[in-house]
Parts: sequence; C-alpha cells; structure tokens
Amino acid sequence: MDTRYILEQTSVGTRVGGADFNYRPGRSVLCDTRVPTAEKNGPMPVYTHGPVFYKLLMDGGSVSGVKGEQTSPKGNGRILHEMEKTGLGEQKDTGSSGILKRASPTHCPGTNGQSPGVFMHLDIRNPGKQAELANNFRAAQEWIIPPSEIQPLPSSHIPVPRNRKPSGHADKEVMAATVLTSLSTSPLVLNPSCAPPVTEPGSRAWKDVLSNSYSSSTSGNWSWDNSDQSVPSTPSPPLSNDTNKNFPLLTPGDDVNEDVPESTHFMFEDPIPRKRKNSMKVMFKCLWKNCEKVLSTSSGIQRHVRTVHLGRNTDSDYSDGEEDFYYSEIEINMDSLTEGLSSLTPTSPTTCGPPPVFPPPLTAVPHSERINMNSSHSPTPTLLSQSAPSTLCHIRTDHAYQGPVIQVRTVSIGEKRQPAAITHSTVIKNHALITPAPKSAPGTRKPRGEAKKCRKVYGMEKRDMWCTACRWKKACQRFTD
DNA sequence: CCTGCCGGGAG
DNA sequence: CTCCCGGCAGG
Repeated sequence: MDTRYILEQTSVGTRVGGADFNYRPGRSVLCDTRVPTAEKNGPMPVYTHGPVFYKLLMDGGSVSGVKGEQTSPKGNGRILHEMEKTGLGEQKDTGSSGILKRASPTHCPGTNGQSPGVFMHLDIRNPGKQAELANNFRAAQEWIIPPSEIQPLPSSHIPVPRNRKPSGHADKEVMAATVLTSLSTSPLVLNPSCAPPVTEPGSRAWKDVLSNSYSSSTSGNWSWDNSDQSVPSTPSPPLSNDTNKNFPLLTPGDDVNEDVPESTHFMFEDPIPRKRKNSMKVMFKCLWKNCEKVLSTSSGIQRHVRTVHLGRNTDSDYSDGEEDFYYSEIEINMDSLTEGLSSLTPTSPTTCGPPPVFPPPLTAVPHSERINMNSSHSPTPTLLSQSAPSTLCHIRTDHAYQGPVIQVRTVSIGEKRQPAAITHSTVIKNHALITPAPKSAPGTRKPRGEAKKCRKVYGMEKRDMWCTACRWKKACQRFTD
C-alpha cells in the first residue's frame, strides 16, 4: 500500500481500458486518484495532466498542516489533541500534511510561485482557502492546459490527455459524419442534447463522462458531476435519451449483452495488474438516436441503418453511403469480455446492491479507475452503459467513505507522526483519506492521563466540585492531559 | 486495590 | 440531551 500500489492500480485500469484511450499509464490516473479528494468545492476541473495535479494534491493539505505542526511543540500532542476536540476537522491531517508540504517541493518543480503552485495549496480541508484560491486555480488551469484545449462547455473541464492517441479510422469517420450531419437536418441535430462536439463525438463524450465519473469517484464531488452530466449540452452520442437522467450517456444496452460481464469484470477483477495483449474486436455501432444496434460487420450495420433508419429498400444492397454517417466503429476488448464472462459473479453489476463487496478503502479508487480507463475506444457507450450505474453506486459508496474521511480521527495523541519521505506520507495521507474513520479499535483505550482528576483533587466528599464529566464518570474536562 | 473513563442505560 | 453507573483497564 504505497504510491507504487496506486500506480499499479492505475495501470490496471489502463490495461483494461484496452489502451485505446491512451491514458498513458498511471500519471493521469494517479493524479486523478487524488484530485477528486481535493475537489470538494465547486466545478473545478479535474486535470489529468498527471504529475502536476497529483503533486498539487499532495500539497493540498499541507498549508494549514504545516502551521499546525510547527506551532505545536514537537512531541506534545496537546495541541493536536485540542484541535481534535474543538472539531477543527480541517486541521486534523495537519501533521502528515506538514510533512507532505515539506516534501513536496522536491516533487513539484516550480511550485513556489503561483500557477500550479497555487492550487497545490488548495486545501480540501479548508473550504475557505479553497474558495480563495479558486481563482488562482483557474488561472493556473490555463497555465497547464493549452488554450486550445479549453472549451466553453462544462464537460470541457475534463481534459483530454494531449498525448491521446489520434483517434482511429472510425473516429475520423464519425467526425466527418458529425460535421456533415450537423450541416444537414439529420436526426443527430434534431436532438439538442445529442449535438455532438465537432470532434470525435462518441469518443470525446465518453471520455468526458468517464473522466467525470472517474474523478468524482475520488473527489466525491458528485453534486458537480451529476449536474454536469445532466447538462444537456454535455456532448453525448446520439443514442442518449432522456430516460438516463443521471448518466445521459448510459443507455441500457439491449443489443450488446456483453455489457454485463464486461462491467462485472471491471468491477471485480483482481486489482493486480498484469500485462496482457488486447485482442480487440471491431464492432459497428449504430449512432442513430435511441438505437444501440451493434453489429459485427460494417455491411450489417449499413444494412441496419439503411433499412431501419433510412427506410431504404431492404432488399437492395445499394448504398449511397449515407449509412456511414449513422454508425461508427467500436472496438471491444475480447479479452476483457471473455474474462469478464468467466469471472462473472452472481452479483448483478446493475444493482447498486452490495457496495460492501468492494473492500472499501484502497481498492475503491482503482475500481473507478478501471471503469474510467475502460472506455477503450471511442464510442463504446453500450459497452459501458450497464456498468455505469453500478459505477455510480460504487462511487457514491466511495464518497460515503469520504465523509468520515475528513473527520478522520487523528492518530491518537501518543502517536507521533513520523517525518517521512514523501511517498510514505502520501501513503499515510491516502490511507487516512480513503479509509473510513477508524472506529477507535476496540481495546485501544486512550492512555490514562497523568494529571489528577477532579475525583482525586477534590475527593469524594466534594463531589459537587467535580467537573461534570468526572461526575458522570467521563473523561475529565477540567484536568485534561 | 484505586482511579479514569468507556459504553450504555434511564429518564 | 442530561445524568448515572457497571465494568474494564492501567497503574
């Protein structure tokens, strides 16, 4: 369980994703893993420009943390303790954060100033500061994201990795198709919510959505994500329909029932990453609104479009090429597919059912990662459509853990946070962030304080002079340790 | 044993 | 919530 672990987890997702996304390795994911955690506030873009954000995040909690630690006499748990008692949740992580802070400069080139450095200081635990820094963040965002990638749409907040592999043949086709269709009065245009972006409608949209869901998985920023996703302007493939409120792009696929195993596979697969060849199978998916037909041959899909949607003669094989605009290639990772089938568990992925199935903390993130990375190729909505709902649930579950996260009980007073290498502190922090508030393990009692308590000081005969806590046989409030 | 106080019950 | 107390655990 260390940074390496996360990286590995990351690579899982990448692999599973079929690499088509080209979310090259951990980097982006890695940062994503934590980004969200920090994104408690508002619609802050989640940047997958990996290293940067990741580090920023690490810094995130440090600011106040440093203070806390520095002001408190080393070894004296008192301050921390009292902070804890006063309920300054945001300070609780201070200890480790401070460590992080100190370590971060090493990993964050050019962070001292503003720009990236700025939102490196975003403190999740300090909403105020967050807000204050939001602007800087936005400024920084331009610094990081080339203007060319900044789009006005909400979904544009989710960056697409620059190094993304140029979309394949299918995407070009789709792009062309999109352009053309947008010029005509094609069904694609008729539905405003379907108006695809100029580039790679399916791919982009899905990436966006997935990024969203992914990031949210860790950020717990669901309010934003949801709203974002439900925004009509969110690019989506034509097949989206209104019934998908939470996940506009996720339509219950009925044609491709591999969905189920697929998602299951992603959800339950062994997190240990193993390199494997992808055996991708090209399928052809109908892009017509509300149609999710997926066929294995282009001729088949053409015929489908021609006959079903264009109302052409069924018998005639004549094609004027218009069908091409209404379907696109998708690649399906047969490996994952088959694996998913074989590892299919009784648990239906569509059921939000048993979130507990996931060992909550450390595997939670990877799960969502996988889901994210999974979006192997551009328009594979149906592939994911069914996994998505569970993703939602799952993510929510994660989120649930994040609630306590912030209030994670600090290490007991006695424990001193070890100044450690950044990786180590990261681990600690992550753990703290992801692990549900450790209910003070049974048997671990607060070490008995040295100070004399009311009982001892005043004696039984002056019980009325005791503090109430003492009277109630609770931890003395007057003579705290 | 004494002491501190957690966990839980009663009102 | 307040108030109380059984009972555990450290000393």
